[in-house]
Amino acid sequence: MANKLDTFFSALADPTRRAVIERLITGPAAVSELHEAHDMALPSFLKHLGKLESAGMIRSEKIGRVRMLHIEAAPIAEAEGWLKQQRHLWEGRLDRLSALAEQIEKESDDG
Amino acid sequence: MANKLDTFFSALADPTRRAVIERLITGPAAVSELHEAHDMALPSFLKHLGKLESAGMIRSEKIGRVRMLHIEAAPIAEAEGWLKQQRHLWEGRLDRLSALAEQIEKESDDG
DNA sequence: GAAATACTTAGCCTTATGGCTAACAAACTC
DNA sequence: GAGTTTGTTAGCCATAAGGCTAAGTATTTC
Repeated sequence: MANKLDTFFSALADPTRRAVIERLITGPAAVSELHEAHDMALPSFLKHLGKLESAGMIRSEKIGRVRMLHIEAAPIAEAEGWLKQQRHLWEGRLDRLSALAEQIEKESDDG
Repeated sequence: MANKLDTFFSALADPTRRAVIERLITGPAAVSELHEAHDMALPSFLKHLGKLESAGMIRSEKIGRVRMLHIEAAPIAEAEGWLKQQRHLWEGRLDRLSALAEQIEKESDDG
């Protein structure tokens, strides 16, 4: 996947991974602590963490035998930015359409 | 995929599909018109349109032999909403952390 | 230093994804 | 009504995704 947005959105397209993000928003946590909330084998869960990390959404640091995970806010803002831009373009278009509708109405009153 | 957000984010995780959204933001278009911009066979392209439609992000209407596509804004707002919420929780957490840091600093001045 | 803890790696399985070609169907156009 | 345009359907292929078990490694802990 070439694009950053590809990996961001694809990382968010899974409930397990969104749940991890939602948890990490409240503060750092260890792998095993995060894993407790999810009913799947550890290696499967690690794959999800791997995707979040390679999408740049989390960082990890190994301390002794424990790996601590932290969230990285920038990609969230970036993905949100794309959506916001699309929505603004969309709203702008609606505005132009309604302006056009008004103008047509006015012209038909004049004529 | 059970969740709405799953299908929304997964629909956005592909550059072809984001390009279609970006194009449709500017107004409705026919399948063949949209297809022109993408270097792939029509059936492949139709699969992308199918995903956008089943994610509820676009609507389509067949007029004669031409199928017209329109964008549906609600899902974009919904996905953006999730990201915004996460970002706000995150910023709230940073605020609490810096408040805590200030308090600790103040207490160490007092002590 | 043996045992327990906390990952980590390797490898397998099934289903989904994203691409293709070929053939079909419906609606204009001449 | 023959031909062209514009999808649509069916079916194939390769790779990625998301799950598993089993076995291995590195750190504590007792």
